[in-house]
Amino acid sequence: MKRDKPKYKQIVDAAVIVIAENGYHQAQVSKIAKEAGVADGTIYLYFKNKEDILISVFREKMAVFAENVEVILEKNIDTNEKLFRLIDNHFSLLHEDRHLAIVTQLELRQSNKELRSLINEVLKEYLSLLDRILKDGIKSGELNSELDVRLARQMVFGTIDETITSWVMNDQKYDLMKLSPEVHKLIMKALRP
Amino acid sequence: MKRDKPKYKQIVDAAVIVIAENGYHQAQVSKIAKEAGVADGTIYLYFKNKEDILISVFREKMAVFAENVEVILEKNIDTNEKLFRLIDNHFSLLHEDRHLAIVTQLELRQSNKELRSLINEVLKEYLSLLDRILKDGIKSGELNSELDVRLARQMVFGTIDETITSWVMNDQKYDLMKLSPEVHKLIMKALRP
Amino acid sequence: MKRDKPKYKQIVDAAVIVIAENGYHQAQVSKIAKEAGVADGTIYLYFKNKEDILISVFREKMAVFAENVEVILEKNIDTNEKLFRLIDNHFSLLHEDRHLAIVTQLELRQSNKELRSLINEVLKEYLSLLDRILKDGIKSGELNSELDVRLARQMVFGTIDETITSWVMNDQKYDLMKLSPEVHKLIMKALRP
Amino acid sequence: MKRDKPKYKQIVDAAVIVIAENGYHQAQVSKIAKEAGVADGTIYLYFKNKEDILISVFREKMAVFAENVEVILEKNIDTNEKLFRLIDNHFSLLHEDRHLAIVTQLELRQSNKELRSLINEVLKEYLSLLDRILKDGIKSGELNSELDVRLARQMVFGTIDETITSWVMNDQKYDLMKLSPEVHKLIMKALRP
DNA sequence: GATGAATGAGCATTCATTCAT
DNA sequence: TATGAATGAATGCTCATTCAT
Repeated sequence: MKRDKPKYKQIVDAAVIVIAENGYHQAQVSKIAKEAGVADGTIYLYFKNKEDILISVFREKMAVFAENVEVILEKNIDTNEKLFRLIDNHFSLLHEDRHLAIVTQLELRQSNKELRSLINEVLKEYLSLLDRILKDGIKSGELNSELDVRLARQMVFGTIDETITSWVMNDQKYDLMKLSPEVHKLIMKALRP
Repeated sequence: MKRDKPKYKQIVDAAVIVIAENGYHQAQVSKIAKEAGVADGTIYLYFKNKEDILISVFREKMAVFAENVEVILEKNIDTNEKLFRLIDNHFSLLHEDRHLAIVTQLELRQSNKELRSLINEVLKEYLSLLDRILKDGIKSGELNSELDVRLARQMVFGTIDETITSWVMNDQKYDLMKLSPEVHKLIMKALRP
Repeated sequence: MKRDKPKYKQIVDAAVIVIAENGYHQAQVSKIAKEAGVADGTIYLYFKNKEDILISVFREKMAVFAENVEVILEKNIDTNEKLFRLIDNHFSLLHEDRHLAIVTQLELRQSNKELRSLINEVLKEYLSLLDRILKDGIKSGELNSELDVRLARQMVFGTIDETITSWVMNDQKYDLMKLSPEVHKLIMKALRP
Repeated sequence: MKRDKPKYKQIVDAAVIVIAENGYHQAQVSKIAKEAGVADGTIYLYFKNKEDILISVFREKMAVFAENVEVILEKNIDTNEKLFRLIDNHFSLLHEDRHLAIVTQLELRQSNKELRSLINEVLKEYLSLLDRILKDGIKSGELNSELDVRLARQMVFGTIDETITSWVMNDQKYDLMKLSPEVHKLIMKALRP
């Protein structure tokens, strides 16, 4: 509801900043409101409750990941290139928004089972796009025909996720973007026929 | 301190059970005390605070993982076999203790930054053993000489971790042990020269 | 102020419905506004604040009770008949408006001391008419000359009130109107010389 | 639970004072705790929640009313005397505890439907004792055989209640105890054969 | 060593009221 | 007149930790 209004975006963006800077458990609604420049009560004109803010953060931000991958899927390029762009896109989006990287890799994982279950719903859409790339690649012979798709997807996502989490936990000290070709190479080696 | 006394172990084991059955946020100190059969105050004779209980859980349990891998390292077997045994050991220990699997893959990740940072300290010992296997394998020519060890380790651990987390989130419905040969095969394909 | 404008009545009537259907503590200004078909802010063009709405509800509705009793007082009938008509009128008005019965007997009593004190001001007018009937009856010898008027009035009103409250709390299951002759008989027995 | 411990009584007594002096809606848990000389959290060792404190206040205090009436019932005295003692006891207990009088006659009536429904459960016990006196009196011929017991009870209780409420709302200015013989006389006149 | 009663800081949410349009 | 988006004060309850016994 009211997701188009500017205040909706203001609050979502404020939430990312507050969570990144204070941690999940210190991200009080009043802090988010202050960061967004609105009154506490205004939050509740746009969100049902605090959990609704957090799931919205994830939904709004992950939407960009998925949208980009959808564009990649439609491009007339080979599987090798698609996987590179998916990895590069994933790295790039989090590299460009350091706050968001902290939130997705560390803070939002502290949420309770219900919230994480909602987050997983959102994540599934993204993972199913990855599955499509893998299935297409197997079909066309670009990837190993003996691959278990679920397992392959867990390797791709697990590697990406672990790489980014390590980068975040090392205070984003090194250049994440430089890693994408190597990560891609390693992954392709595992998946190739 | 006092880590040998039977009550220390009682409390650690009780913590695993209580966290697995109630979730991280519903694992109150009083519940752990009750499960351990001691008074609330007794907990504080053996642990500095609640965080100390949780990090102890991780330390005590991960010790078994590392001990097993140390044994593997000393065996006169090739890198391929070492990696298989590491993966199989990791899967096996969590397959055999469903409570522990829930705690390490889901619940303990809800803890705050400080606790997770302590957990990572413990994890590092385990990961450095993995690093040793990888380095030895590169040296002996069994693994690809161009490998970035950190990246390779992130792929191995990320894939293992993501696979187990998926299994736990699917309520441990399927047989995790059956996956270790396939996971091993996929990983070896990526690492081989 | 502005008590003649149609919206004033609209809002008062809406308040009775909203309070009866939702209870005193769930009768938010916004609900009353919605029921009345006006904007929240419009309420404040006709009423000083929320309390002013509630006291107005009582004032407007009790006015009918008092008007009817004034007509009864002017009639050329004996005290016995006057008291019967007062009781019967009281029962009848609440019997015919189930929402109003709930509001006066249950919901409005949950208001705070200040509001109830204002409500008592309104009630006093009604009770002074009852006092007049009693005084006239004593003077003419129809009622016991030793009666303490205040006490007699408390008995009459207390009995009426308790009877109606019981009826409302029993979900208005039985026929309230059938009780008025009996209540009248009992009261007259106490008041007669 | 723990109703015998001194702190239970301390808190109940503190609640009566705080509600009487501040009003129902201004009787915060923290105020009650302060008045009782305990920490806020201690309240919750003895009571489930705030509502539980309030219903306990009513239950504990009304118990005395009922106990006294039970003693009266067993005495070898006529119905006339029993009713006098019931009325006198009711007046007396509230006359002696001005705080309690304010709480029962004014403040507790502002509570919500659920609480009042619980209060009514407690009240029913008291009213059933009154019913017993009335039934016995009818049986023995001391009271009018044509009486409807429910109606008679509503008159007795309604008159008592209205008399005390008036006294409280007039700031307990006059001597309530002086009214009991008169109230008794008036009620008996109505009930006698 | 062991107990468990007592402590008290900390926070999401509601809703009467305002005021720019 | 009429609107309705925005405001912000106010509070019950939990639970890690302490300490007298």
